[in-house]
This record gives sequence, C-alpha cells and structure tokens, in this order.
Amino acid sequence: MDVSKKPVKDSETRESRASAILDAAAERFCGKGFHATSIRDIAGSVGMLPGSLYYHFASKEEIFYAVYKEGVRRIGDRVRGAIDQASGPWDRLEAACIAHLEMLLTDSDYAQVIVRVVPRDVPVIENRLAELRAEYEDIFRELCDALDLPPEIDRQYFRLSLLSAMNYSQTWYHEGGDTPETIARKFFLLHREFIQDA
Amino acid sequence: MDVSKKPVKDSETRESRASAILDAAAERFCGKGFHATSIRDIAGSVGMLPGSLYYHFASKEEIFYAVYKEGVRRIGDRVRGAIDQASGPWDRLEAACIAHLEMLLTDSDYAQVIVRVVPRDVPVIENRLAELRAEYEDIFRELCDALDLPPEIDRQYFRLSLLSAMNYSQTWYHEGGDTPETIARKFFLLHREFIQDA
DNA sequence: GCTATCAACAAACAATCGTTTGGTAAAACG
DNA sequence: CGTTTTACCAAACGATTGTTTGTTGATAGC
Repeated sequence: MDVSKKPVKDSETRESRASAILDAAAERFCGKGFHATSIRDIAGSVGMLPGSLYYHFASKEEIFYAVYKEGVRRIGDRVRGAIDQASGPWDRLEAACIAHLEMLLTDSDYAQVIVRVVPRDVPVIENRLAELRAEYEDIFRELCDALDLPPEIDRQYFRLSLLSAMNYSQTWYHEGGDTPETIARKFFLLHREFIQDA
Repeated sequence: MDVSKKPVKDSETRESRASAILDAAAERFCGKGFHATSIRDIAGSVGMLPGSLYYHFASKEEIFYAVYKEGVRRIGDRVRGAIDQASGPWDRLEAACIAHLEMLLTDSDYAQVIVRVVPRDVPVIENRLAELRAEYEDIFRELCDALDLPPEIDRQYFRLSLLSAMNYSQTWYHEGGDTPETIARKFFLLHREFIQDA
C-alpha cells in the first residue's frame, strides 16, 4: 500500500509559495509593525493579488501567527545551537546572549518581529503569541537556573534585566555603532562581573 | 495699553477641552497603540464627533505628538521631583528609578505612551518624538555620570541596561505581582550591588 | 482523453479610515 | 444692539482596510 506516496513537486511548490508569503510578511511586519502593514503590502511584494493570500492563510492574524511562530523556531534553533557549542554555565549564557542579539538586530526579520510586535497588538491571537514567547524564554530561564548565583540575587529579575536590555536595544540600535556581538558581550559582562566579584 | 488683557474664561474653556481630548487620546494610545486607535475612538470618548477634533488639532499625528510631549513633561517633572528629595548619587538614582517605573506602569497613561509607542510607528513625526525622548533620558545620563563607577564599567551600557529593564517591564507587568516600587528597587539593587562589592 | 484539483486572478464587498466642508447656535466684543 | 468669533455638528469626501466570490488556465490522476 503506497499510502506514503506524496505528490512531491506539487507539495514543494505549495510550501514554497507559502513561505515566500511569510518571507514578505516578516519583512513588512518587522519594518512597520502589525497594523501599519496591509494585506496588499504583503501580496504586492510576492507578486500576487491581495485575495490570493487567502488560499494559503485564513486571515491576516494567521499570517502573522505563522511569522511569529517561525521567528520563535529560528531564534530558538540558533540559540540552542550556540549553547551546545559552549561549556560551563556562564559561557553558555554568553553564547546564548550573542546568538539572541544577532538574530534580533541583524540576522532575521522573523526574529525581530517577536520583539517589534507585542502580543497585545494582535488581541485575537494574543494568548497564542504569549505562549510561543514564553516557550522561547524558558531557554534563558534554564540557563540562569544553572548559574551559581549568590542567594541574595533574585534569579527572575536577573534574567529579566539581561533579556530586557537586549530586547530593548532594538529601539536604539543602528548600523555603524557597536556590533550585536559586542553589545551582547557588554550586557553580559555587566551582569556577570557584578556577581563574579561578589 | 491693555495688550496683556486676555479673555480669561474663554481661554480656560478652550484649553480644558483640548486637554480633555488629550486625556482620552492618551488612554487609547496607551491601550491600543497608535495605528489601532482611531480618531473616532478618541472623539467618541469625549462626546464629540470625529471632525470636531480638527478644530483643536491639525491631524492625528499632532494629537499624538501633544500626548507624547505631555507624557515626557509629566514623567520628567515627577522624576526630577523625586531626585531633588534624595541626596547622594546612588540614592538619587534609586529615587529616579522608582518614580520612573511608577509613572510607566500605573500612574500615567501619558507616560506609558512614551514606551508603548515607538517613534518609528509614527514616521511623519519620528524625529520630533525621538528628540523629546532623548531630552528625557538625559536625566538618567546625568545621574549615571555622577556615580563613582569603576573605570571598567561602561557608563552608557550601564544606563541602557537599567533603563531597558524598567521600560521593557511594561510588557510583562500585571497587577497583583510586585509593585512598581518593588520592581524598581530590585532592578536598581541588581545594578548597584554589582558595583558596590567590586 | 476526461475529470478533478490546484493556485491563482479579477472584481467587488461592506466597513472603516483620516480629513474637509458648510452650516449654526451661543458667547464675546465694540 | 449688531457683528464677529468660538466651538462644535452634520454630512460627506476619497482612500484604504480585510475579506469574499466567481472564474480560469494549468496540472495531475484514472
């Protein structure tokens, strides 16, 4: 029984068209946010008519959700990959920070969307977005739990401070200044040296 | 020559109507951002028709600019007031952090708008918004310059880390958890103790 | 070769957007 | 008292929004 047989070429075409749409959507959502991006913007930049997007996605919100989810997947993969190549809790955290910030500032429109657009901006899928975000941030929770922090340091606020410093850098970062790697190292050192010297 | 004579009552009424509009606008912009807030939203919540707003303001962007500017003014006044009542560079910074976060999380819709909406969201007045924001953040620049930080600490990133931690808290803060004052103290201590112990 | 499915087009839908225009009571002014 | 200014209403403007509908040429399966 050849149930496993799939129409290869057709399937490839379909998925490639869907991901072409998502690429365009990621670029627009990243540049202008959710509400300032129109279906016509996205359709136009893949050479389709606005209505044609609805063959691939059910709504604007679902397009955004797909972008957001792919963003979480990509930055998650990259950060986990960086962690795996480092050893020792502090080095692993540093590697994670560098990967996180590189994706967030230069390497991925998909990842940028996660910080550029807050779940509250898309009320219909707010909870589903928050879920994805929490799932990703668990990586940093585990990394911080593995640190030998002195007991007077609140691990939660330590993690929040480090993550916030990096995420918020999206609002002031511009090419020509420090590289994402340099910025990540500085924020990491700022948080590490405090503790190390204590 | 009675050139200084002003129509008192009329002027009061006019300004009070304009600030009623701004109050409503601040509440909406704070809750839904710039693009998801419509002129009709704002007009409706002050009991006016959409077109009537254009007697007081030239455009939606100008309404937003007025809200943003008032937000900078209010949080600036509050923070400067808090600084004046403290002495010593570290205590002054702590007082500023508490005031900053209280305004940002609970006390002022006007102030929340400053962080909720980024200048990039309103391209027509992006530069004017960035100016106002920079002007406010200079307060923290001065405060950090007054600290006796060890030379290996980058003052700019120290300030950015502290400010980012507070500003980004708007995305995860919710009533029932730690108060804004507690959160501010924790982030402040996190940044201070590192240095103090060195 | 016939038929069904795919992937998109072409065109319109109702709704909402920011904004403009002309008018109008009430108040202020001289 | 007559005139002007104020602060708004009522209604519409053209443009844009997300979405739906009917159709159509190409492709794949029997």
